[in-house]
Amino acid sequence: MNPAGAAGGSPGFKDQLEGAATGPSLPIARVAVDSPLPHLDRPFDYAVPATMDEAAQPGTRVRVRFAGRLVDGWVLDRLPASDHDGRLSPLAKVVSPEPVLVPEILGLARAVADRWAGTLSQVVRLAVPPRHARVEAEPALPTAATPPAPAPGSWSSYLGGERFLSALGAGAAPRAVWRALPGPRWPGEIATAAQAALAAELGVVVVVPDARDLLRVAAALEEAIGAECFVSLAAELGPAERYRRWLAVRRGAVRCVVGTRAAAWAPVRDLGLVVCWDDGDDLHKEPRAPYPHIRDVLVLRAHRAGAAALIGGFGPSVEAELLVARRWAHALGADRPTVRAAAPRIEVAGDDRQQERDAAASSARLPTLAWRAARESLAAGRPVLVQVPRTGYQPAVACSQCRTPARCRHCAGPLGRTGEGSCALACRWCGRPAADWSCPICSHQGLRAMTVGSRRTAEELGRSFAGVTVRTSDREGILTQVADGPALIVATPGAEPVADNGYGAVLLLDGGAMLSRADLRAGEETLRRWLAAAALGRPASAGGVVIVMADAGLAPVQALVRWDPPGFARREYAERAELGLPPAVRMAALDGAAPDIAALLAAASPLPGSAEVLGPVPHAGADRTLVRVNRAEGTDLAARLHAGSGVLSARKETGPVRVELDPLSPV
DNA sequence: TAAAATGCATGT
DNA sequence: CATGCATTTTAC
Repeated sequence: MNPAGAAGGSPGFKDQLEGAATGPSLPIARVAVDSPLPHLDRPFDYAVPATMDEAAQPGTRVRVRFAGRLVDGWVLDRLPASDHDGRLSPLAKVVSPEPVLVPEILGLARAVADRWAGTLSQVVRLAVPPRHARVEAEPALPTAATPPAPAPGSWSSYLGGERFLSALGAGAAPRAVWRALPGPRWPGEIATAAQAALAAELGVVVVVPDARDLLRVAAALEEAIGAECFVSLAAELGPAERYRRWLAVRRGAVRCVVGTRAAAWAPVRDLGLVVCWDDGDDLHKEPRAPYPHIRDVLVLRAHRAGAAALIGGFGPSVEAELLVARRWAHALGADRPTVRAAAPRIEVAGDDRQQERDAAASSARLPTLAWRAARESLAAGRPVLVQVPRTGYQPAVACSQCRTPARCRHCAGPLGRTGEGSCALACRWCGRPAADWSCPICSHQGLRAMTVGSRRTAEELGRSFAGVTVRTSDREGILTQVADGPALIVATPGAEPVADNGYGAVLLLDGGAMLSRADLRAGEETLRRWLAAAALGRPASAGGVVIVMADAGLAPVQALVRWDPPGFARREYAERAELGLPPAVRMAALDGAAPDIAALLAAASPLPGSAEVLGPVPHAGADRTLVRVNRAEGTDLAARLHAGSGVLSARKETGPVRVELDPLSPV
């Protein structure tokens, strides 16, 4: 049925002799086998039969006989000789001569595997899409033309913005943590930066968190450089179209890619610029092992390739701020008057704690300030955006007087009430009981579990504006854009539609619920969501106003009011450094059965000198242990854990332990 | 999942 | 202490 396959499957000794006689200069193929077992995460050498000499180039997919069965693999390299002293098996088959694992991506994949304690094959699966044979046989797409250098446009509003663009255009590699001005200009600004790199004959990779942002950037790119000069890579394209576009990039027909997570790995030629938009969005965290964060992948890629980097958002994530602090990148933003002119006016309502705590009460009695702002906007014919937290936040425990989140005295992990109905207060990281807690800020001893937000709250709110159109945008039904005109748009974070002429008012409801999540990143994440919603409001000069319902004394509220996200990120970083929390330290989360975790730690020892083992504590139906090391020893920790899981998987005695470095929320 | 390595009972 | 057979380990 498949004569080629049959011949390739059993080439026999004669073929090998012939191969040696006709003299391929590199008769050995170094192969990575596609196996998730950590102890097989190393190259294996195979003899290249003469018939495959031409096709089995580095980067191609192959099939090899491995431990008796046929498995998939990748040719990493061709060598004149092997250092393996046993007998070599021949390659069974070259699946396709297309060299899909290009050297730059192979090196990046290895580096990512090493940093996140994963295997090469796990990372290659993230990086290289599945083959589609029919698409591969299609004629090549036409090569896109090089666009002319762009005009700076709104980049002139940023201090050093034109300098950044001209450096890109000169083929240099500037690296910036970019604070975008509020408003809808950022997709165009990304397109301009991409155009500058393309004009210098360099490749560009742009990664955005979701499909809606992808549409916005794609529209801006189409306007700037034309549809034929870039491809967009999205999950919902389907395997054939996805592989078609990816191949056009691999073959050099197109040198600019925009997409969600997977686009970070696109094999563009002569990479000159990587862009990560809104790197604080947790959609950038890869959900498949070894769970790398796309911001970090892009940073690593830019660093290795000597490419420029643009890490942007309305505010820097704490991790991005660290890139500035460590001088890897410089801060790129506008001066204060420019920022203030572009942002709406921000006001705080809901300082009344009793009212704010009770979600039902706050919906029934919207603070007068918020109610009036909405009324005025509607009267002026402008839509109003109402942001409400999603339901289902983990209740955290905080001081009932000043609402400082309760933290463990020993490891600074968050406190919680573990077990069903149990009142035992304990640390969610190290498990130590914390019965005698008192607030470090106000010395108060009372604790309360914070309430959760509710979408119903916002729907009730709509009723108090009789006669006004109320539309909702959330996960179930997402709106992309709304026309100008009086309407109430109730949206959950991340689902806010853009208004054609900006919102007259933006109401940020129930900040307390978002801020009191049992999550290290609650403050940072709340500010990020507020900024994203507030950036959709009209500038203050055009009457735009934002009303935030939260305690005015809280740091994220202050940062929003002053529109100073970098200040918040710096302060947040300093605080985490003090407490020994990421990203000031590096952490690994080990999930599984407690004895298996203990076995892994034993097999991984000696751990780096600074390692601290916290736990195990119950977590999501299993046990979780955290390992914390200083940043310098992060790679070492990953290597030890990888080696340890290799030992265990070879022994086959223990159950699986999930290893995740830099977990988003270590709780 | 095929071959090699190891374990182990058995008969001398 | 060879030998044959079963089980475990390795993996090119």
